[in-house]
Amino acid sequence: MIESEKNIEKCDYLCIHEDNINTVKETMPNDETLYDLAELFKVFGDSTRIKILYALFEAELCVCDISQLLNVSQTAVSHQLRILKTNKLVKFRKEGKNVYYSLADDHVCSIINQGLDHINE
Amino acid sequence: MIESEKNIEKCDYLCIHEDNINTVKETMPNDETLYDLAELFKVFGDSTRIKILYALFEAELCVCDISQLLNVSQTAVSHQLRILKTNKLVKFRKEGKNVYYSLADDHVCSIINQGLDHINE
DNA sequence: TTAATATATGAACAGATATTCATATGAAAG
DNA sequence: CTTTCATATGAATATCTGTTCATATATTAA
Repeated sequence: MIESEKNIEKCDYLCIHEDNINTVKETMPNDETLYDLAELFKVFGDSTRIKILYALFEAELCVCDISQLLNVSQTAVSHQLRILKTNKLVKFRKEGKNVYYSLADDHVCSIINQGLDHINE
Repeated sequence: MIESEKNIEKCDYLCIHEDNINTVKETMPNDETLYDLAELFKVFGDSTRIKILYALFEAELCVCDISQLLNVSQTAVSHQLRILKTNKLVKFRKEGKNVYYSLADDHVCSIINQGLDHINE
């Protein structure tokens, strides 16, 4: 028996609260859902992306607008927009040479606003 | 003049939508707030931490409980709890050798539930 | 006091990630 | 059709992050 197993076994007998654990196990979403959830929040967890999303609260913007507004290179903005697109947080429409991005739906606003509430307390 | 500056200047004259940019600039929170916001979401953006938080939806749990429940080493759980503590997402109380953790406030639930809503659409 | 146990913490390492650079694509203008 | 411009993308790099390992701390029991 390796050391780590020994520790877990000790713990089993002495400090585990079985009732609590079983209750929680029953109500927790499955691993995949929680993984996806973490992936979603990871997308919000970068200041460039948050700035892009917040910028799109007010208006539809093209890549160049965003780049200048945030003072971030066009390339970096494009890369981040791709991530936002992949995660269905923004949508876009093409018009000539420009591509206009906007928020995909209201969830984006509400998630960000919830976060702001937490910060401003 | 270096290449990148030339590009920005071209862009200034040709594709920037001044009105949109000004509107957005007025309503955007300051950089520090947006940075903090990203930091907050970064904390939610890890599956181990999300699992810990979700586990605490149902019940107060000690480190050992969490470790067994999630099948993650005690050390890893401790490290992640520290991050959650630092960001005021969990609180704790000591009782003998055990330390019991629970959610710091309702924001945590609502942020996570908002995220779940987005995923399940 | 000493041993056992629950939790915490620092250092190290491996894997992930954001930006930059160079370049490609695609649309409009000349 | 060639040039210009807006955007996209792949590769490279530097930084960040999560886990593990070893060990420290603190509490209880013997």
